[in-house]
Amino acid sequence: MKATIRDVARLAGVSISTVSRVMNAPETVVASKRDRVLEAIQQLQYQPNAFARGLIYKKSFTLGLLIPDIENLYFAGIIRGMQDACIKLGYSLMICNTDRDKERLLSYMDTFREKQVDGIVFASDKLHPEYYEKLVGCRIPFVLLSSHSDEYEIPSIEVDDEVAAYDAVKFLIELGHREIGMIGFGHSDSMSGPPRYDGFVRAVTESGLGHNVIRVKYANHRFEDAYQAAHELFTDHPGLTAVFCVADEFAMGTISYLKDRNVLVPGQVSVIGFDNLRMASMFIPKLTTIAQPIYQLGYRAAEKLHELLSTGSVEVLREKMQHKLIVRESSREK
Amino acid sequence: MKATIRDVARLAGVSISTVSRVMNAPETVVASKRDRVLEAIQQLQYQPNAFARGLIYKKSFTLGLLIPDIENLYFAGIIRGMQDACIKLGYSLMICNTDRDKERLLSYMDTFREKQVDGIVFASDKLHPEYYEKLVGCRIPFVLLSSHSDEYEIPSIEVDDEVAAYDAVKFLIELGHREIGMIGFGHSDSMSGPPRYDGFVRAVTESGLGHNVIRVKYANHRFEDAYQAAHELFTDHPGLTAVFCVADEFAMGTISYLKDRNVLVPGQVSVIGFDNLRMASMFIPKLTTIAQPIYQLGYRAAEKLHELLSTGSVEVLREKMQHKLIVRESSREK
DNA sequence: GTGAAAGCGCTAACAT
DNA sequence: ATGTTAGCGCTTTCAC
Repeated sequence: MKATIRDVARLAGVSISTVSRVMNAPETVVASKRDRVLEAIQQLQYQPNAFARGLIYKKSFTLGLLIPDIENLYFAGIIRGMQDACIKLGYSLMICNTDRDKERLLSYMDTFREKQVDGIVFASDKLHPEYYEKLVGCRIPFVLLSSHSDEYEIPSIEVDDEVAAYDAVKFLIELGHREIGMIGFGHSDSMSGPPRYDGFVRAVTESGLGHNVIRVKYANHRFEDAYQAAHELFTDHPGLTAVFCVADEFAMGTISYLKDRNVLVPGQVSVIGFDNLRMASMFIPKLTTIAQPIYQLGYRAAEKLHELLSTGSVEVLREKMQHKLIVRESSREK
Repeated sequence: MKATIRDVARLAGVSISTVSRVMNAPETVVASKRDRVLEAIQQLQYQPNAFARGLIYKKSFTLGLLIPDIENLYFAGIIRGMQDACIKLGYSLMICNTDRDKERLLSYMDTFREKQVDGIVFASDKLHPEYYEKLVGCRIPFVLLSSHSDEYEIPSIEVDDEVAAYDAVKFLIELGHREIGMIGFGHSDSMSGPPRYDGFVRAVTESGLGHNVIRVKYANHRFEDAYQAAHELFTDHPGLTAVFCVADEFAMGTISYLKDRNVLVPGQVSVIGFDNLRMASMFIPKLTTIAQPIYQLGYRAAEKLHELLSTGSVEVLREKMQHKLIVRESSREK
């Protein structure tokens, strides 16, 4: 059996409260006993039982993370950031990948409740009222990551999607492109879909290129879909010289399609992505893209959640982080 | 406060033991009371406290997963498989990304112990004696994934790296290539490094192409390293017409390097990868590769761990899964 | 079939 | 400064 506090107490010849004290308030116990206890702990390889502690503290020192797609590099970066913050703040992390499945998401929330996670980071997905109800029903504090809520007062952290998209398209325009398409997220399930589209529209109309507003196709998060969307886009609008993709995956899918059609990127068509995934600089051609501070987003989300948990509220409710244009090889002057 | 079993009992007008019974052995309580209890549970949104349960069962119904690099798509696939198996088997999953940091790995093991995970899947890293000692010291059962141990009797599951590498190189040879290089994993920290090198050597010598045996450079898991390794490889051996990369990331890094040098793939040089990551079919050119059953590997690992946990042993200790050659665009006849 | 009570490992309030 | 004890929420004997 694993050693318990009682075993340690016995071996050190003290009471269990003394053992407990050396763990939680070492300065309140005399050095001689403290050392004996420490010695016993060492010897027995004793580690307190998180169940027993949790029962008392009513805290698990564990944070939950809900992501829609673990195979998307974007979330890998989020995880790394959040994990580092968790280590710093003394939390464990429970990562749940919903695969964009509603039932699974709901069931993970149950798990979180049962395991008594202290708080949840809800990433990227749209916070449907049903999710919201459940979350508040569970009374687990949560923050939104790469998402936000207009209806409810929920702490969130993300990039300014509208401005970021605007910057991307503006860049294309400044390169001299006038026939610009876009491959976006469908608006129904995505929080960043609409603002990125808005940014596209603003940039394009502002420059008198409003005819591009309808040159938009939607894809479903993965490059295979983007490949298909690119096919539709170029079938409907063969004259495009540039396309704004709302995700690097989409950019890769689009370029892949173009390549299969023997269209040169950036020779004939410029493509700009979004995210700046690790793969963006490995792809051929290397992707011009709008970088999100992915790692920092994850890190900040954990910090923000911690703030919410420890103070009961949050200094800035809807927080934005900076994006940045990164010019590589997939774009060129018209 | 969250509802407890006592609240449910009170509302249903029964004792707490009855409530407990409807949850764990419903057939032992009469229908009328059972319904009242169920009703109360519903109404209070009651969910048992995992801490209290854990204290009694001495089980957390949670599995731990240790991976070296969450930003490697390989592990994303592993996670998906393992997660699905966990759902089927009734476990939660605690994923810890070590970033190949020894201290971090050790500290995660402590966390696992404290949180009383029932078992651990240790993925891909070499099981150093120090890790082994710690794991057995913690008395937490574990299985090795994409790894194995020769010294210890530890359940493991992986692909046959030697044969897989052999098949890859053999394919290159059958394509007519005679000047073949390799970009491998350094042998010190990797379990699959040596056998994949052995497979390369066997294929090459068997066909009288033993002079290639020294045409090998090593890289450190990421494509940036492979890019550099490719540079060294082609600097030392400019006549190469094919290269075997022990990871798709390496293949991408190699192709990226070649592209920067205006060397055509597969026109001038054929490249074969290993893993068949999701990105392999998105890259340009699409990667010819040795596919690992990544998802199934993760799934099987969880099943195997479950087997170990529930029966105390495992039917086949060192298990192998099938790999498969997938021919796409990065290879061509010489 | 059902309830009372002990106890899982720990912390904290209370005694000493 | 240290020990004794109640109790966190649950399961599981043991009576009835």
